[in-house]
Amino acid sequence: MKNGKRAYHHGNLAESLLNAVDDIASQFGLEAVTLRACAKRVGVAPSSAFRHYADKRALLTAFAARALHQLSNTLANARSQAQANDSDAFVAVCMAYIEFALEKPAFFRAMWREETIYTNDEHYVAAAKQLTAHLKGGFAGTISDQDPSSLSPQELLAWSSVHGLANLFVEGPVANGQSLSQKLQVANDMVLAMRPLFAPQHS
Amino acid sequence: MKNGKRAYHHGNLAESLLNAVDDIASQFGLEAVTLRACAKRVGVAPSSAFRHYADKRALLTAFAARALHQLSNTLANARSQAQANDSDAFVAVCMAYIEFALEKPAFFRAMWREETIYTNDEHYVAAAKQLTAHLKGGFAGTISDQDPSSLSPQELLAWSSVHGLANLFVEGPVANGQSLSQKLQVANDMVLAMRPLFAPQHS
DNA sequence: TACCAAATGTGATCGCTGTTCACATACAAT
DNA sequence: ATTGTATGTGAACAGCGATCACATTTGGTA
Repeated sequence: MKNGKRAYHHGNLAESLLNAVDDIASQFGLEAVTLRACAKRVGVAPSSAFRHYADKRALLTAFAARALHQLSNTLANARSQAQANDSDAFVAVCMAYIEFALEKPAFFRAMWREETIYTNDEHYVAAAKQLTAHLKGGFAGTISDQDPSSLSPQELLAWSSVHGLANLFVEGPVANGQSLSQKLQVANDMVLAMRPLFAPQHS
Repeated sequence: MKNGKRAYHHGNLAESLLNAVDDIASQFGLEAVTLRACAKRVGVAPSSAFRHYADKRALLTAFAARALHQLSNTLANARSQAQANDSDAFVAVCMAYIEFALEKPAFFRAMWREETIYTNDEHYVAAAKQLTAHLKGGFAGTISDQDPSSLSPQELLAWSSVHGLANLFVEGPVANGQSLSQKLQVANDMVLAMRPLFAPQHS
């Protein structure tokens, strides 16, 4: 793309803008994500963004959907790897959820911002459904599950607790000055504390 | 204040601005909270706000601290009332946490916004410490606790799960279209699911 | 090949935002 | 009464999201 760079038409602006959001959010935080900054980073005029997204919120919605997919994939990989290793897949999925939030806090924040996202956007809804389906199915299939079409209280407890701890880490006062490995230790202890509530995986 | 309204000096602008944040956030959401809107609501020039708060973030920080105190008080009341009624205080405190988030979503959001708050502000830190201390002490003293100076894995599990469910309700896709009472039922089921993990209250 | 319609990018401009600063006014202590 | 300090004002600034008429490129069709 360096030599073949077109003077006028970018070619793939919609996705490039998403990448710009990604970069800026990772480096400077979500509040630093500005339409103008994204456009500048891509090398395009600010107004160009509106050819591909109705407004800033639509761009952030697309970014959130992308982040949700990443999280879904992360969880799926964690399960596969744990099952291949014969280790506790439930714990692995829980930890993967929390690790994702710690490693990509801006993504994690962006995913769950009702007020800066069009929560009815079809792609966003689809991404949220994909994640929910993962968790409905016995926490990614790591625990026994009678009804994969609904969230059982246990499944919801598992989701809520990892989601809540992730939030407390990222936004809140828990383990604030501590290192990543300390936080992971804290998380592991919490997950093990609830482990007895869940039947072993049915594989 | 109508007749005695002073032409120039407001008298208690700092707190009035906090009330304005409160009103606007409750009515129109946190994103609608604007310095200019707050000033207009109080009947004062926009620049006046800067005599009392260094910047917008400082104002939001003060508001967050206030909201944290409200939550602490809500939890304390729930415990007292449950203990007076001889009902399960642990469950009552858990439910009070979630109810607070459902009834005042803008407050709940404002409390935990690392990026729009000065998390090192002394009042904010004090408020967060107060809440944490509540929960460290055996979840407001509703469950047995060996070491009130640290969060045990169980205590953290309880906090994380109610915090996480509150977030999933307020920001996320869980029980989205459902009524308040349905959500409370879902919450209650989740809390009961983890109840067996906790020793009875020591009173 | 020549042409034209649709898609994509631009620059100027708008209203709103947070913030600053010189200035105006009120209060409190002497 | 005077004076110093606290508090409120109005005009200004740059940066933001957004709009719109216009410029350029692309891709299909004749």
